[in-house]
Amino acid sequence: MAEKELRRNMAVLPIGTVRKLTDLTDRQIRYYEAQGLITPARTASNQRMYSLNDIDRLLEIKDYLLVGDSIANIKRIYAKQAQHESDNISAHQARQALQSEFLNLVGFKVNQNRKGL
DNA sequence: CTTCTTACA
DNA sequence: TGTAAGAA
Repeated sequence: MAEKELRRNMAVLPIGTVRKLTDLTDRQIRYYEAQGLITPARTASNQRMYSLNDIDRLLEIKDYLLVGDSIANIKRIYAKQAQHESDNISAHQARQALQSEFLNLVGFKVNQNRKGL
């Protein structure tokens, strides 16, 4: 389930492809980046490389703009979204820590004493 | 040929 | 946002 996200985040598309896929101009795509709405990767030759998630975000941005939302507003939306993301990660880490403690308490040895299985 | 940056009659 | 110029 995490491998799929990893692939979605792989930057493999040049701006030309993104332009065709989103119907946005290069100018707009670069402008939104300048505004911090997207952060495409860069190749060794400084070429921007976009991921499938970048495409989705650009399409989303286009919709927000169409409905009349401002760049500043969209920026805040993604800022809070990132906040919730990190909150979820913390919750996940907390759960793992608790499970780890639990296993030790009960006496299980993960990755140890596997011969009996 | 495609993309990058910078600048503006 | 568009577009031109020069470099990469």
